[in-house]
Amino acid sequence: MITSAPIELAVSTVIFALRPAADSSRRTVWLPLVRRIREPEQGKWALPGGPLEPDQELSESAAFTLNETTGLSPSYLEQLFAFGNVDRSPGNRVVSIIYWALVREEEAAEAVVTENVRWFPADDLPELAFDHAEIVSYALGRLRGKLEYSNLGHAFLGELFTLSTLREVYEAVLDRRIDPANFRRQVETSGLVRATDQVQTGGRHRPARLYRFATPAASTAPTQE
Amino acid sequence: MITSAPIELAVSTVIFALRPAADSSRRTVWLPLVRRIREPEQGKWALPGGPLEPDQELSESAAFTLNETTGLSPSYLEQLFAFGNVDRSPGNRVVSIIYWALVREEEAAEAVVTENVRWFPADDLPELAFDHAEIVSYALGRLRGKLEYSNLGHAFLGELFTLSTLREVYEAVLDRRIDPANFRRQVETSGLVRATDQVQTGGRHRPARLYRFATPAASTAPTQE
DNA sequence: ACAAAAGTGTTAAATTTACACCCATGC
DNA sequence: GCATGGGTGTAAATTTAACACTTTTGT
Repeated sequence: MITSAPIELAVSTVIFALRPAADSSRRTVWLPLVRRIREPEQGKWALPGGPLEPDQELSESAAFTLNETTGLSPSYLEQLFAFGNVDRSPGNRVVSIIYWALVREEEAAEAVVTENVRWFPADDLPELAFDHAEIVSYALGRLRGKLEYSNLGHAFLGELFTLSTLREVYEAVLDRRIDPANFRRQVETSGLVRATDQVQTGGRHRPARLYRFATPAASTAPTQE
Repeated sequence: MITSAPIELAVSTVIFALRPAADSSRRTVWLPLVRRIREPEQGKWALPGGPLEPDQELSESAAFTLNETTGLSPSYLEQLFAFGNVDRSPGNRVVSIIYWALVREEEAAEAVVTENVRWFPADDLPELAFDHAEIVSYALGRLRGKLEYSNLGHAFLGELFTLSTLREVYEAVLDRRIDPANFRRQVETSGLVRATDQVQTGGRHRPARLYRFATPAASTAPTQE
């Protein structure tokens, strides 16, 4: 048997943010991609990532690439899956450990758009390199699934938020309308959020009470599940 | 910066089977462990596994080790998580991709018990090497979680089975009693199983109708979720 | 006053849970 | 006959879902 090249180990990240849809109606799920500047698959769009350094934690590697790509820190970061099919990349054998992350939109992000980094709506992606389309699809499923039984919404929101805002997050991610009255009751019953004594004025309507999450944040590792 | 040893990539598997409890009352979850015969952690029990070969699929590697350890083929095999903390193994950096598997008990298995391979009840494990205790705990959680929304029970049963047998699988995995009448209705409503026109006689009671799963089996990859 | 979103109330439908009770077989 | 698990019936409790209605602000 011939000694072959060692297996390469890479870490890539699916980064989600909420942004106004193209028709600026309401917010939808977007993600940043980088254009490949070398073979294989040169010119195609791909998930941001890179090789794992020997002294770097897996999640560190994911967070590093994320910051490099978007200038942001993840407000949520979790491992998704290890993709390692022998034929997934022409040439060397590459095993990619994929993370998925959520970031708060705020403002800054816009600046980082360059020739080779661009944000796309999750439901309207270009052709992707390697098996990255499959990966994104899987990550979206995980995002939707996890939203329903965790305080994942936290990652898209600030410290304080109204129940309307929280509902908009759910509607964006799940891509369907939710009854405001029932949503309110479900969230209140769940114990995930706590009402504050503050309200948000400024709309041409009754001020909305502000809430905060009862628990600090969601996790990154299998430890707490 | 000094060039350091390449990161090692290993695949290990948490293998679950149902076996009669020590007091032979009813079935519970068991798993096989191998004793480490070299440093580090020599003498401790660990999950079966080994390094990934360059031309070997991840799931192949897992299935191979599984067969080597138990003489069985997995009836279910799915990737669990990639554990890769820098300090999880003294010495080299090792990233382990962990699979979890279910096997049907049947008979054969007994033979494979050797000095360095032994089955343990999942709720009464010895001290494990590395972070394997955490891994097993996570795998158990996944097994329980997944049982409720998939035809995972298939993996523990043969082609035909009675609803009582299926219920015993659920009771063993979830470790709680389930009302037979309600279980029957839930399973029938779910569409996961289909009644056959055969019954199983032999008990000192009314014969039980035999069922089969409506869908062939559960998956291995993220593709279908 | 009016529009609009915040927030409450009410009811029907669907699902879950508990448990009584009949059925068909082996002994 | 009788014990045993197979299988059906029934009703209360809980959860989900749909939607009418009241409240409070900005203009």
